[in-house]
Amino acid sequence: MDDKTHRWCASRATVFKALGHPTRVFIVQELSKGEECVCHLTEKIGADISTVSKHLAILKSAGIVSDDKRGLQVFYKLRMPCVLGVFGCVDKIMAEDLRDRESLIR
Amino acid sequence: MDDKTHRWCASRATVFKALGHPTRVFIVQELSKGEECVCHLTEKIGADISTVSKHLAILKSAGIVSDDKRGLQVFYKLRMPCVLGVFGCVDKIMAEDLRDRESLIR
DNA sequence: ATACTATTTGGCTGTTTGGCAAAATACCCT
DNA sequence: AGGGTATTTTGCCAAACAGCCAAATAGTAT
Repeated sequence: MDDKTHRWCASRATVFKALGHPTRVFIVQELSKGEECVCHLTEKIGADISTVSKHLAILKSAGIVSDDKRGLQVFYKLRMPCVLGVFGCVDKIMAEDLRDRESLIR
Repeated sequence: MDDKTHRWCASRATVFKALGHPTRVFIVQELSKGEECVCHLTEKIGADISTVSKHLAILKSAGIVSDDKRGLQVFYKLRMPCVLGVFGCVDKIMAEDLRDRESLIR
């Protein structure tokens, strides 16, 4: 793999890596309904707020979400709605896996 | 986050995690052109064959590729073509980031 | 300025990942 | 069976990650 290709693949991989954690998948899912403040997300997730903040920072640096400080609170929102289409494909993969497992039983 | 939601998010995250490595992104890209044997992929990647084999195992267990042993060789192929659409979204995110960085300069 | 609240950052620990090399496995051929 | 090739598995080490706590920062209100 030449250097240029490697950098390209690495950039893409960064986005996927950002989505590669249950909490971060959950955050994206929640944000698909509209923007949320960190405190609200933290409640729903049920982890330490510092942990949630770090997850958000990862999503942000991958370009998946953007933040907006208003008063004391910071609101995060989805920056690229196409991520939801991505979920559609991932769900298809998961469904296919399920079918494979079932066909082993039959 | 309740237990059921967590399992759901974790399944999705597994697929993303599988795509979260430059080498594995490259493999998916290559396989989009058609099936390939491990040896051929290894050549293109330029890493130890055992390393490539592990990457393929990760993609396979995530349901992204499937394998087919024919004689001595094992051929891998994309199982869900929609992954390429996913790349389209990721590329959009990357392009957006680039624009943001440029807008800082202006 | 002080007190208070929301969020981020730094530091620590245990866990996971990625890579190579060596050994094991699987298949073919004679 | 024995030799050769393609691939996977195992063992090991260094680097990266995830989580919590405590400390730092930023904004608001008195």
